Amino acid sequence: MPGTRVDADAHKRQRDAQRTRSEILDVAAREFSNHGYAGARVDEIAAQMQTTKRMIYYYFGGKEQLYVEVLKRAYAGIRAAEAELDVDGLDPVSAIRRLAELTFDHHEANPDFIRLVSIENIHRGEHMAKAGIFADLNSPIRELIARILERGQAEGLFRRRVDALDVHMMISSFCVFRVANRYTFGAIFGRDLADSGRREHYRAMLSDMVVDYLSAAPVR
Amino acid sequence: MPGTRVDADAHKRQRDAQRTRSEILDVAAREFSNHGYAGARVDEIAAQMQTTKRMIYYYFGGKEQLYVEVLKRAYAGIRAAEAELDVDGLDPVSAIRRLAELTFDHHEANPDFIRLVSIENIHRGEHMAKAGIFADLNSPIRELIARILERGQAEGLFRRRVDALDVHMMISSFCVFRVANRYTFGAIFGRDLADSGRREHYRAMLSDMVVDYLSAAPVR
Amino acid sequence: MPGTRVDADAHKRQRDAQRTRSEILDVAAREFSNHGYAGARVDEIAAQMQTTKRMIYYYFGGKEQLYVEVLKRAYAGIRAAEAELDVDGLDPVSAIRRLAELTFDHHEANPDFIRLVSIENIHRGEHMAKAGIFADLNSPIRELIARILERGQAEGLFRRRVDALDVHMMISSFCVFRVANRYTFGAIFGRDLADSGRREHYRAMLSDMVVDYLSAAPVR
Amino acid sequence: MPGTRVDADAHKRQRDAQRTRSEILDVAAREFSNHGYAGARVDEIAAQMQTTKRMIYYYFGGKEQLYVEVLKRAYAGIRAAEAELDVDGLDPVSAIRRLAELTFDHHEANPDFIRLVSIENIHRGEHMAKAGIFADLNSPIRELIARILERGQAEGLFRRRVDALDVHMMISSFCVFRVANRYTFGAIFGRDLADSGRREHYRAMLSDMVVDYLSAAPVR
DNA sequence: TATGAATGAGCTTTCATTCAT
DNA sequence: AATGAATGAAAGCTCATTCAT
Repeated sequence: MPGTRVDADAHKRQRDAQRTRSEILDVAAREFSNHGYAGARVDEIAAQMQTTKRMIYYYFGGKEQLYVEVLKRAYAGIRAAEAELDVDGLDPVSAIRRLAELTFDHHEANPDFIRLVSIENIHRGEHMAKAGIFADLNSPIRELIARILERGQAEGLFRRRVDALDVHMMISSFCVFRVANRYTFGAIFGRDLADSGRREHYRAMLSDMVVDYLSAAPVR
Repeated sequence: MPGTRVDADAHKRQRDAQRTRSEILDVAAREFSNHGYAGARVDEIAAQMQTTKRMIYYYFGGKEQLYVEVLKRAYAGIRAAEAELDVDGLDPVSAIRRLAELTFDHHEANPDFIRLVSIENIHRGEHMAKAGIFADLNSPIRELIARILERGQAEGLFRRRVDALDVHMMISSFCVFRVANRYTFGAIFGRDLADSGRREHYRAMLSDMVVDYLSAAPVR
Repeated sequence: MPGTRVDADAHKRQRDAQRTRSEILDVAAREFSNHGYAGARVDEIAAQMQTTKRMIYYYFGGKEQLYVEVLKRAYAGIRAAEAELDVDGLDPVSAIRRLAELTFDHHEANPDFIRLVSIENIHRGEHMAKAGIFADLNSPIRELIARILERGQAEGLFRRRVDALDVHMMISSFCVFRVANRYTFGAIFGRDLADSGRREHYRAMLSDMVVDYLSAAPVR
Repeated sequence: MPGTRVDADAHKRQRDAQRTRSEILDVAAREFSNHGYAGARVDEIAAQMQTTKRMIYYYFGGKEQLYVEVLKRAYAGIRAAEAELDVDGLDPVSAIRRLAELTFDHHEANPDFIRLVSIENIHRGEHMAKAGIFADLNSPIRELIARILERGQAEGLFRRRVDALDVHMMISSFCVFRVANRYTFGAIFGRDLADSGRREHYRAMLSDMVVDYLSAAPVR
């Protein structure tokens, strides 16, 4: 049937286009991550593919839109990782540790994402606004942490009353710093924070840090 | 005496040159901090001064050398701040709090420095080598923390055996994240970490966090 | 009968094609008129329609051919307007006035045509040859004017012996300038020649101008 | 004296720059005039000189600013021509003829100017606004015409009461049309309005036209 | 020591057009 | 007959840098 044939072709073409788009995003993520927004070269992204530079404009419209798409996808990645987290069966302390470890592992595995976030902060988040990445005041991760904290407080394990977002910030700052600032830290103190031999040490340290803080009696 | 006259002129000229150099560094620090290395514009730096763009090349040789000098001076600043820290008269817990607060305050007061550090990490620290900012394995801050920890452990206050650099990293990660990542964090969660109304909260939280961690008994 | 069916379909298809063609020409006329030949965008023409850009190439072959067709149709329009003019029942002076007014009104109503003519003149008329718009030495309008002049001269009303084409040029220059040059004239002298409040004034002025010229005794 | 030497050099350099600027304007005027704003190529302008394209941006900032400067200079030219006109010693009729002839001659000699004006009108005068070529409500030419008309009316030569700007428009429309629309007019009617053999004819016709109009008794 | 003028190289982007069915 | 996807070529423009004194 010709109709079916045409449909099949159209479908195949669209899938190819989708894959090309996705490949461009992969390469672009690396390029932006490595050189920053201004330092990234559209030419270079094209050169690292079989497509021409022209296609980048065809698919994305321009350098900025491409960057915004890269950013969007990067955030979608961590959101997906967080969504998979299931701590309902765990006791509060283990749940917190699990959460911290997930964040730690995700950041460990995605240094490009961390770099992109740094870059976006250099630009004061101006592209996130354009990207329509709006505040998600009741984000899943926040809710998740809030539930763990409630349980922990109810069970008398977490004696310090702590805000869920502050816990998230505490975890993130540690994980982000280790990856994002490894170069300057290494240059100054001669210690590579992201060295694989130190991974378990820092992974445990993070959990301890959070649990200790939550568990401690607020003296003042 | 003519000789003296010439000397005076030469001296004055040199002082002017020194001031011009310093002014260029001020403006350049702001420009690099705001737009990243590649995004910074030599033209823009010149436009924000009374000197012409030509002078930047005259004094520094090029964009990269200028950036390196900016970086050098930024690190010299925090080193100076740390050098002023005197905690010998304080008990270990107060000493740690004082250290954490000093770092917190310095980062709060110098967001441009934080941004420069982020930028340098984006570039994998490649310019720090050129800047001659080498690893100082026995850095003053490390020694300082080590002494506090020793005293705290000796007095039985710090039950957890923690490495001095890890404490420094713990403090830095919190302080840096709050300033460096405020834009993306704010965009996603609708909370401005660097809002002045939240400063005291985070300042106290940091100290508590560190003290709790150091004080806790290492369960496992 | 299947044959009839096919014929009907073919007919319908052809009529649709004709309408699509015509729509493209409408949009293209506006686009070329507004931005000039080089400034017109094939993309923009397509965007202002339901058909895709590809159709423009399908129907017309290219940007230049499209422009040529637009030009052709524009000239066909004024030729049609002139063909409708009937001044046989009028006295020579009234006939001339009627002619002047018709030209005035047509130009007033079709600024896009005037603009297209300006554009074509910018390009030194190179597309008119391609459009097959050749000189018609005995054009209807010329003949019409010639007849009016003859009658006027015979009746002693038009004392000046004037060439028909020169009368046409005299009328056209006034009508065209008022519409075509309104922007620069307005910018310099602060008067909008095409303001509706001034229309009657200029309409009368044109007729007076022509009649005065034709009626005057050639002194030298 | 070194000081003098430096000054001389600086002066020479500046004069060279001025000449380069002026040459660019010459070439650009031709390019814009020939191809319109969008059709003009910055590359082409550069290619027609010993300077590189880069210099055009150095001197003028961009294509649009260059175009605006071209336009400014073109208008300065006709303003200068008008300023030289001296009709105080002439009787009103001769004065009007002289004025008409001056306009005629200037347009005849500067077809590029006419073309630029056409182009600017295609763009609805948007660049004149940016250029700050504002309305000169009491322009010298308007005043000049007004004075001639007053004298002519006082002497009973000009029986028709006509507005000075309308006279200017009447003259301009004729002169402009002859030059600007010669190509389309020629293509349609087979007569080259700007043919040198017809120059005197049209030059006289214009004057007659204007004088006849001013002299005629307004019947209605 | 100090500097205004100039510039090569390369950047992002646009545009009319054709490919492939 | 009809069309969505793709693209080569070139456009305007920018940037760090050097020339020439």
